[in-house]
Amino acid sequence: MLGFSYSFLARPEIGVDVPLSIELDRSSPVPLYYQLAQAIEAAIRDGELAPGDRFENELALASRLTLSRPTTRRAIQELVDKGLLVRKRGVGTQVVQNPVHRRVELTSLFDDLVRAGQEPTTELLEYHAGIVDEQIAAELNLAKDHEVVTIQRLRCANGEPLAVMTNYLPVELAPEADQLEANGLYQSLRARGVHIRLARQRIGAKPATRTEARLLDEKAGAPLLTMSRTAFDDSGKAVEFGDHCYRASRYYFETTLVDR
Amino acid sequence: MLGFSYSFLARPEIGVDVPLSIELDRSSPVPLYYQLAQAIEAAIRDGELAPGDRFENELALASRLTLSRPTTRRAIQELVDKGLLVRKRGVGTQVVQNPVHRRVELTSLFDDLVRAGQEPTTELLEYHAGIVDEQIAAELNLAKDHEVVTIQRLRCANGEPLAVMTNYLPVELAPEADQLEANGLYQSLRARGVHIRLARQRIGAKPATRTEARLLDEKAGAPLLTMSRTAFDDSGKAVEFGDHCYRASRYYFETTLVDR
DNA sequence: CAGTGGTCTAGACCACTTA
DNA sequence: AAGTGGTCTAGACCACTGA
Repeated sequence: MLGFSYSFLARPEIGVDVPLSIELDRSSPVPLYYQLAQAIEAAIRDGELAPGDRFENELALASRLTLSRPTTRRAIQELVDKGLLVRKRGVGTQVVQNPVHRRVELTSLFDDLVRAGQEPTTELLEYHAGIVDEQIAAELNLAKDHEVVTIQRLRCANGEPLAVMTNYLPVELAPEADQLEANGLYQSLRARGVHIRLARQRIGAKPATRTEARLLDEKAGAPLLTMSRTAFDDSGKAVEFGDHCYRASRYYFETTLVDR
Repeated sequence: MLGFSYSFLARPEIGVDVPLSIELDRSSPVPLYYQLAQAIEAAIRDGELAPGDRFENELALASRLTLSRPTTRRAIQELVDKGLLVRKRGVGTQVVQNPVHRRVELTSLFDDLVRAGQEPTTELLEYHAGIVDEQIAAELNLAKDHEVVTIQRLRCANGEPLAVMTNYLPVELAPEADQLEANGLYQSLRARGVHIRLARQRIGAKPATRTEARLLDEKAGAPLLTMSRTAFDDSGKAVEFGDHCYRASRYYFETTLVDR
């Protein structure tokens, strides 16, 4: 099924606002607000809209693209939430100064590395089912005698160790060891029809234990960045609890906060 | 100016959905979607809506409260973004399992401690203006010879050191030392008409230097949680860059991630 | 099939800023 | 006073889910 697209070209206007050339495909299943947000984001990242530039106001943009105001507004709001635009009532919308980094997202370290072009590998250190710590059962909202699979993996990139990851899953959801090694945890869960929609993370630091130090090629007591995460599926049920330790010298988290 | 309010009481219905009793004040300046979101959030936190409960669908809720669907929808969306509700198309809306912690927000450590009922104190260790590192000037989007105020403070709670905070501000925005000590950085900026709207944070870990160790009552090389942040005002201009070190034993960050 | 959320339109009125 | 974003309404059609 091929969509056809409307094209709106930049008009050679004289004015403060930069008119973007934006293409929308109205027959695409991709929502219009999303297409628009992507197009604006691309314009910012490509430098077509420079930091500090005033942005075309939403009514003008809407009428220029033959969109309704709410749809246009939603696209702009996406970028405000991402930290790319800033709005002030009665004034207008501007592009934020400074280059942007990516924000913390619901992805695995694996995805991050793939995106960065590195070649990540994973070694399965441990895989067993059994009764676990009461505190971990509580994180998963399980009875304390519910069987839980414990997985421990070592993530490396370019032959260098990056992180030790320990994950706990209710036995009925846990993927097989071989599938896990082939596809990673989140993809294995997706293949089982488990869609993770929400995660709560706690980020801290701690000294490496002797075991962690050995695995990560650090000295005992060296600083590690820790992240523990509880993930929930699309019915709000806790499906995974993870406890990850990253080498502080190789990893950090980025977040963008917006005051609303 | 006193508003009068409509009251919608729970009807003794037999059904899976729990009808909330929600009051909206239509003459209040507080937006209706926000009032509604607050009311639902309160119902969840008070246990009126239990984890896993099915939530009333948005059309029913809208007509019950005499609200339009978009307004109702926006309220629900706020809570989905906060990680309290989960929606699935064709199915419905449910309350997420597990108690919720707060998410990372645009607040200072000071605010956090006040909220937790602790009595925080701040000691100003350093305050001077001058030329700074080129990298820091770049974070603030300033020419490298622009004068910058460097502030270093030690934050304590209950007499115990918690964090060393180093902040850099363009000289024309920096508050006086005495105002800083009295009101904290962000409040001082607000008093000057600087409204921080956006922040980009990087969270990592590192070993304590000898100086940091002495200030924080830790050993040299002890793990510290680090956060560096660039803050932007409502015109998208960088107004502050901070480099903070927290004792790993006393502090962590929490985030909620939503997949959309 | 009925019920759910996801998207979209075409208006309206208001609050705030700047000049 | 003019221009901006913030809120709100009253519809519409669609896609997906489950019985």
